[in-house]
Amino acid sequence: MFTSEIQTIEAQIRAHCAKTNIPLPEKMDWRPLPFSGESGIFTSFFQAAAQEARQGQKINVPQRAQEIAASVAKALGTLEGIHRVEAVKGYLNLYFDPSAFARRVVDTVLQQGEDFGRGKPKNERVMVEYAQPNTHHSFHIGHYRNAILGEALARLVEFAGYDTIRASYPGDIGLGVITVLWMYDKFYKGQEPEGVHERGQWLLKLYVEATNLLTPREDETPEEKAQREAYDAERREMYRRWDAGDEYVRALWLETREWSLQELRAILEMMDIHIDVWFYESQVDEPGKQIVEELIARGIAEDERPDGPVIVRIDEKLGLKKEKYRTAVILRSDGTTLYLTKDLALAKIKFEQYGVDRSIYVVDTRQSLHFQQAFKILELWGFPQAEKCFHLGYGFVSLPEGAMSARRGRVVLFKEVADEAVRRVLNEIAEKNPSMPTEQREAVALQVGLGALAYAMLSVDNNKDIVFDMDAALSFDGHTGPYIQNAHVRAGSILRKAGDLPSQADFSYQLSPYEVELVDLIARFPETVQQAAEEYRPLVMATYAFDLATAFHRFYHEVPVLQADTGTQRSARLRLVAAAKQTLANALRLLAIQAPEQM
RNA sequence: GCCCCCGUAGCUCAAUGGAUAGAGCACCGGACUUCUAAUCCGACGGUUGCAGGUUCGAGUCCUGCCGGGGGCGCCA
Repeated sequence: MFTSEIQTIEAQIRAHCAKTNIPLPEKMDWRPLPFSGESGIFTSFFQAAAQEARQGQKINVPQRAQEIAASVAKALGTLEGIHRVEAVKGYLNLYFDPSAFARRVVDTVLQQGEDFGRGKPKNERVMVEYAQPNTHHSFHIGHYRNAILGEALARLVEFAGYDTIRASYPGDIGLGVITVLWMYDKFYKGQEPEGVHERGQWLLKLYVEATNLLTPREDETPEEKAQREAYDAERREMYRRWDAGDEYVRALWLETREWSLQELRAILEMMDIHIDVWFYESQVDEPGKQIVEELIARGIAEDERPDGPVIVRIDEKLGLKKEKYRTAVILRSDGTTLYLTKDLALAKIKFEQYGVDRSIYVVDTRQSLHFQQAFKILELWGFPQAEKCFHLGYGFVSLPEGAMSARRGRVVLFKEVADEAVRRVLNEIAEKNPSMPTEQREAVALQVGLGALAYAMLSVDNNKDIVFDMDAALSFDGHTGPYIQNAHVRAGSILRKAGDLPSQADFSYQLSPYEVELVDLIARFPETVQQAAEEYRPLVMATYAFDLATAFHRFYHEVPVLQADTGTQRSARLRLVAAAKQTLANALRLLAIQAPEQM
């Protein structure tokens, strides 16, 4: 928040060092003071001292760093807005004047409101692709991690200043889809249940049942084997008819697909996710085939048909000795497309039709080789944007009893968890806040329940696997979403009781360490937005939100606001509470978590 | 065989190469006539898997090893 002042100070330091022949590095590194109860910034002079040592002077680096820090501190003298300057152990510490800093921070937040923390426009278009569940299945907790991670990332990148497009890419075709279609047509036509979620989940049941019918068993009798093979032939025939554009199959496919998409849209709506562009695998099927022809014609791909598939020998094309990208199959020997075929076609659309500069794929880490191959082929194909394609891999979600498996029926559906979350929060409200009007409870329960779930997913770094545990994910105590939401509620409660918010206030009194800490954290919000966006890590924002909530809870407990000793303190603290509430709300919003007024 | 990820407190996880490695949970002890206790305060808890190396400084970077997970020509 002090960039212009820091530049001035840095210029003074450079002038001093130039005069005294101290070799400063190109970039000076300023960071927040690591001491709690103080706000300010520091830098160090170890690099300068080490540089002198490298130039041949015989010196002790830490000792020399301290000498430089001390000389710089002396040369700086007194500075505007800086309360104290000290040199210790090679570090130069600048302490902000707490009152002036508090006023400045609070005024900025209240003036900017929900835009507080928004980065300057970066003039770069980013597409975030996430929410790619298969249709004809149901949305499970693994899909949820993907969706919440992608949405939080999109919000962060957008707020940081990038022109952002949210893309969803449902897998609406493939053998799995056809399997459900076959099952439905043969055994269950017209028997689908009412209700968007019920019908979506019902399709999953068909898939499981069909898989059982179609999977070879060791102890099967000849009759069973014959039956299974007959079923499989029917299924493959159906795929062929789909591929040929058969009217009946296509109509059946569109109808059942819509059931899945309705459920998906309902869930995304619950999560407050609004997709800008919907891509479907089926839509890039044909374009993918054309691309394969082009790659063959240009000598990038090799056609081994009819005895083999169409492949790209990536390592060989790149002249690599060791196997790294290996050989990718881009078209089946029967001429049908693969995942990779479609991703190539989709990338082309993203670049050419949507003008995407940077393309982020939020897909679990098991597919990292697939994306490395896809990006390399795009590069060989001649797309410079390939360099700015980024696979954001994340650890997959499993259950305590092992990996989720739809065919074994071992899945935890998002809707089940969401319903359970609401039930638990309703119980909590009944216990903790019995005066809340009944008609308000359901909405709050959804906000808080989903907040707990979202935070459980986002407070773990991308590359870590998650073993989904219902009790842990829906916990309301400690390092959780509701803890942060509760800080927001408490702030709101004070402000409601206070009535009008003073239009300005002066912090010219002895601030408590709790107030200093709170102001300090609020001030760090904008840089946290940038860091989280640049690193593609919602975790950074999740950790920040928790730290801010902790600072607020402590402040709330230790510092009287409505009962403050003086009118000046009361006004100042009210504005501080309002600033904290705003910042909490902004941080939660970036995590796609609601900030309730009461809970 | 090759590639990727992980290993930090009993458990789940943090920590842009910087000052004393931090939280939550669990366990133990405190704080509600108060701005709502979904909170706060305290105590307990560490050879950062092992061994070298780079650096003024390594949980973080490099090499090797051990342990766990994932991936590797027609699934997505």
